[in-house]
Amino acid sequence: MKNIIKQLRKKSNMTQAKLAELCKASRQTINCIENDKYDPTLELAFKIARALEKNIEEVFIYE
Amino acid sequence: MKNIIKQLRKKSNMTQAKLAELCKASRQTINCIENDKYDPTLELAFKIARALEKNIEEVFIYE
DNA sequence: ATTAAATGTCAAAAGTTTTGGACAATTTGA
DNA sequence: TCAAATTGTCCAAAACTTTTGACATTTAAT
Repeated sequence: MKNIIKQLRKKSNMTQAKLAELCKASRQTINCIENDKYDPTLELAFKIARALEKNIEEVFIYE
Repeated sequence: MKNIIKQLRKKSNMTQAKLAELCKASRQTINCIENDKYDPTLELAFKIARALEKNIEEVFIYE
């Protein structure tokens, strides 16, 4: 699973900490997901997508 | 988190077992997700959506 | 009414994600 | 160049998802 969180986040001038705050997740979690350490739960994927004003499939790429 | 797996699955004339097989998941997992016992991981959500020929956001409704 | 298929459910174990705290490394900009 | 901000990383514990196997209940069809 790939994602373009980092790109979208920078486009929005947002730090990992800020994105984490918006998602009510920890900064470490955002960092791990951004760096493909593991995949988020569906709920967190929704929160991230919403914070970045995108659909899930615009943020996360499966296959 | 809501989902319309059951409706889509029936529309496709698919049993839980068949959907599970397509997703390479267990029947119980599909059953639990259908009945809102817990939310899937993002990866499984993708597999379910693909098996039902939908986007994730057409299958799962967040808020 | 009987059967088979499909669905619902339980419990225990294994696997995965998320967290907090802490600190190192890198980037940014004054 | 220095300090501050940001990012990367480690650990261990908590929380959550998934699996297997088993059995009960419901549904559908004959």
